[in-house]
Amino acid sequence: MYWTRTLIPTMKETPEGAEIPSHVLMLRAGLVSQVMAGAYTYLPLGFRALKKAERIVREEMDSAGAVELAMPALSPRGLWEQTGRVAAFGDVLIQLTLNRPGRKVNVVLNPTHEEIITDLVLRQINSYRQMPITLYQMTSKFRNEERPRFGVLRTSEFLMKDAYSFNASVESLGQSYDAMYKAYCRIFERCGLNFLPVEAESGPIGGDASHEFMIPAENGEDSVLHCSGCGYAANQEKAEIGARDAAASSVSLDPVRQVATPGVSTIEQVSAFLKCRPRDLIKTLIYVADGQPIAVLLRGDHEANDGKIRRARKAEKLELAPPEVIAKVTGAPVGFAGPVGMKQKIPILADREVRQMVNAATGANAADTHLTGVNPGRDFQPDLFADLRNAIAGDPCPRCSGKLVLRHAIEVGHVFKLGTKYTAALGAKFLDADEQLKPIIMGCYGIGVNRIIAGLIETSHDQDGIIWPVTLAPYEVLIAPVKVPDEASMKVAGQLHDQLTAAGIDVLLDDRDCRAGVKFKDADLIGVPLRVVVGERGLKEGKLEVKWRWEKTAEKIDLDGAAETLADLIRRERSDNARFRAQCGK
RNA sequence: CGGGGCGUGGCGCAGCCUGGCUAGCGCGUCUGGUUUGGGACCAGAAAGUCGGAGGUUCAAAUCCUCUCGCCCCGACCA
Repeated sequence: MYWTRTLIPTMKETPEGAEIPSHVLMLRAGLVSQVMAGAYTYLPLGFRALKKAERIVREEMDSAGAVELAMPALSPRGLWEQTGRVAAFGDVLIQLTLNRPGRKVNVVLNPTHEEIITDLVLRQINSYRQMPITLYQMTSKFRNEERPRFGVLRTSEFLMKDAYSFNASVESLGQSYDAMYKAYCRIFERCGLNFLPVEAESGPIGGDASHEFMIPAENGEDSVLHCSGCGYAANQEKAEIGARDAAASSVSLDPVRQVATPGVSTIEQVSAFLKCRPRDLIKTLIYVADGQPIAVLLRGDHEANDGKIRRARKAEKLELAPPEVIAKVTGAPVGFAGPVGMKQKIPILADREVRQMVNAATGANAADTHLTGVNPGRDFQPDLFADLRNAIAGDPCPRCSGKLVLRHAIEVGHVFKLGTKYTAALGAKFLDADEQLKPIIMGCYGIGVNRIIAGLIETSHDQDGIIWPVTLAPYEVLIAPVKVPDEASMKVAGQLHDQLTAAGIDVLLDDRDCRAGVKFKDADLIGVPLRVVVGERGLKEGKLEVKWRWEKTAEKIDLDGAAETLADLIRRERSDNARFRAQCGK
């Protein structure tokens, strides 16, 4: 491709509104153009990169035995009502009403395709002999994100590879799951991404039933906890916390005192008022678990983890109690609950760390009043001590003696053992070898293809621009003739372009008649991995100047056989990104 | 939904507080010339509903009201 024949609108200045590196660079390098909040046009360069990622995903899915199909963006709303997901998605689900002659049809723009594929499978699969099978597609998904942001990282429409496995047994599901997990690792490796698989909140199957594939990045929206000692990694929701030794306290216990705290109810207000740290307070949250109110105690600076509380209580449904329930249970308005002297006797669950608190402050179960000098064991006795909070940086690793480190990350993939949630709701059953009718067991596996691109840029760039690995680069080789009006240079550049193209290499020839500096700046900005300079100096000696984007200096290669030399370099790099990984610390 | 910021040729911005000639500047674009290995220089040119609507005023980019849109933080996130 010749530069002047395509559309590569590079920009010197950062467009207003773009803040994170991937967004800034995708705009400046002319990869995308914004249409509205959460919707982007992929310009030729961005489109090519996206296609490269798509191709890698497709190749690895195919070789893992998955079979590609394509489902529509529209589906009938009724399908989503059957699984209860119209309510579950809420405003995120984009609903449309179509006018047909004499009637209206309610449809949704699919945010994912579990319902649609299950509806297909219930009609097409009815025997254990047809399974296992994994079906996948790469199509646009639509979600009305409340707040699209960070360029293409969170948009209302995005390209997702979604795969669904259908299995006759839990063991078979495990095998399908493992195959996808391994395929995902290969995909992200081939993309040159520095990725981290982390344990995620698991569904009905339990165990290690869900993993997210994360790209550690400063600007990532997700938080993961990682132990460098043993490699344990989990997202913040899921992360377990290692048990801490109960350090014997030598502090003498104060008597309980009542303190008037008029209008002071939040942790910040109370700690400021009592001149103590938030961690010296016992936070008392009232939940309703399966219809029964319970109290949950946490150290003031910790955050409750609803999943952990639900599991500790073995509850199906858990939500924070409404104010009227709190008033009834504690005898005080919201903000003054405490474990001592509650009006009603309800189960008390305490985070393990509450056990070690000494002379803590809590609400007094009376308006505008707190207690100080409260000690667990002496003043109240929880029914259960358990890990009930979100892990934070510095918490003990649950697997070894190390400590957890908090890292921000971009989620690019998610594998999940769904079980029978959708097949049961939609009635997708099969006849097993024992002649029993059973619900099909399902797994789902997603990759955000746009996020592969944005995530790569977010973690692979320098001051001058993007640094692509050959495997994702929109063009693998950039030929830059220093002087376009010089016939000899252009002839060499043109021939090289044609030979490389014929050899199956993606080449871009910068035929703009501008100064070399402009070309070099743009070459760095768009990040093409291998740059070939055709200049009068080199041509005199029969040489071309070649430079990898991530190297500081250029090398010279012979003009004779240059196309073969370059094609060979690219082919080798395509197979393993070896040079890219060596230079970019991956 | 709460808080904050912004909207002026294709891009980045100044002007607004304190209303007043023909709305400026840099980049980019076009023409001509001189240049030519890390974002050249000279001369000239085209290109603007000052986001939109209403209002105040002799006069509005500027003041007031409403509205649309974009960005950031928070809440939310199958």
